[in-house]
Amino acid sequence: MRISDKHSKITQAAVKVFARKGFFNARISDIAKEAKVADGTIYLYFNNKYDILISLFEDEIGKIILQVKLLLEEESDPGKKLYIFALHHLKLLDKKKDLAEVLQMELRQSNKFMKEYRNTKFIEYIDIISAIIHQGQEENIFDPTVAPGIAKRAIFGALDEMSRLWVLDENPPYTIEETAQQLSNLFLKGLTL
Amino acid sequence: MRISDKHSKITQAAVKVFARKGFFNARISDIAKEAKVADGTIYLYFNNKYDILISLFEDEIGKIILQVKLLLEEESDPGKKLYIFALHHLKLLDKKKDLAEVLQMELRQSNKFMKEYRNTKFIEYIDIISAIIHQGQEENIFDPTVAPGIAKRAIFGALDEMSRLWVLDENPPYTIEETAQQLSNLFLKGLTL
DNA sequence: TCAAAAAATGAATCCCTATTCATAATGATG
DNA sequence: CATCATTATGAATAGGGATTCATTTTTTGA
Repeated sequence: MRISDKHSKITQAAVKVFARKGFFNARISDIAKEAKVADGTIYLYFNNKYDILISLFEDEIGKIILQVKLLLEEESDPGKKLYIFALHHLKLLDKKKDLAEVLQMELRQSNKFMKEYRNTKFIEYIDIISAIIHQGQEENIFDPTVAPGIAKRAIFGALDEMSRLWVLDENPPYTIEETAQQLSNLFLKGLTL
Repeated sequence: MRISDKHSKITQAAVKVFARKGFFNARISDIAKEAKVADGTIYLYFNNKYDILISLFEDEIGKIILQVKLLLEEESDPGKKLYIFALHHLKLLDKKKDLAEVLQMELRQSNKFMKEYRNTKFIEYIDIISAIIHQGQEENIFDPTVAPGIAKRAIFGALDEMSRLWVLDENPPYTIEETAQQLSNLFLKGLTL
C-alpha cells in the first residue's frame, strides 16, 4: 500500500468518525479502528489529533475549489455563475453529509483556533463568490454600491445555514434544486442594478 | 445572595470561559474560579457541564427574543423591520462578543447534540424573520414566490456569518451600521416585488 | 440564642484517552 | 538468503479533569 493511500484512508475514516461523534468526542482509537490500522500508525502520518482535522479540511476544501472553478469556467454570465456556485455547494454537501458536518464544525469549532491558523483555503473558497460579484459589477450588470466583501459572506452564510438543514433533518422540507433556485434568485435580484 | 443571583453568576462566568477556551477545553474549575464559587457549587445549580451550555443558551436567546420583539412592535413597515432586526442582531453580538462566540459555537458544536435537543428558542428567534417576510407578502410588498422558510435561514445565515467578522477580526473592515445597511438592502431588493 | 435546615466547600475519586516507544512485521537490495 | 531499512503494532504511560460527598459554613425561624 502506497503511503498516500494510508494517509487518505485515515483521513476518510476521520471524516466519518468526526461526523458521527464530533471532534472532541472522537477517539483516536475510533479513527484507527475505522481505518483498520493501529492507534500508533496514525501518528506516523499526522502529528496529533488536531493535525488530522486541519489536514482533512485543507485537502477537502482544496478539492472542492478545483471542482467548482472548473465548472465556472464554462459559464460567462455572473448571474448564472452564482446559481452554479450555489447549486454545486448544496449538491456536494448533500452527497457528502459526513464531510458537510465536519466542515461546519471545523469552521466554528474553536474560534481561538481559527484566529491562529490562518485559514487560507476557506478564504480562497469564498473569494470565488466575490470574484463573481466583482465581474458583474465590472460588466455593469451588478449594483456597484454592493460591497463584495459583505455580499460574499452573506451568500456563503446563507448557503451554509441552508446546508445545515440537510445535515440535521432527516426529511428536509426543500429540495436542493429548489433551494439553489430560491437563494440565487434572492441574491440576484438583490445584486442586479 | 439570592439563588437566582448565584445561578446567573455562574452562567455569566461560563459565557466568559467558554468564549475564551471553547466548550470542551473549558474546565469546570475555570468556571468556578471565574464565578468565585467552589467547583462543587456548580453542581448545585446545574446537572453537568452540558447543562450549563444549554441553560445559558436558552436564557440568553430568550432575552434577545424579548428585546427584539419589543423593538419591532414600534415599526409596521416590513422592510424597515428587516433592517431593525439586522441592526439589532449585529449590534448586540458586537457589544457582547463573548456571548456571540458561545452562541456561534453552541449552534454547531455537535450536530448530534443539536439533533436530540430540539432547539426551540433558536427556532423562535429565526421565526421572527419569517413572520416579517410573511407580513410583507400579505401586504403585497414582498414577492409571494419567495419561500419564507428558505429566506429566513438565508438572512440568519448571512447575519451570523458577518458577525463572525467581529468575533474573529480585531479590526473588521466594515462598521456595524454599514453592514446592516448593506445586508438589508441586499435582501430587501431580493424580496421586493 | 440555638437547633435544624439549607447552601457551599474542595479534596479525593474515578474514568478517560492522546501520545509514546519497545517490539514485530514487512519490504527492498545485492 | 541475509541484512538493513521502512513501516506497523498496541500495550503502557502519563496527565487531565468531571463529578462526588463528607465536612463546614451560613441562614432560618422559634
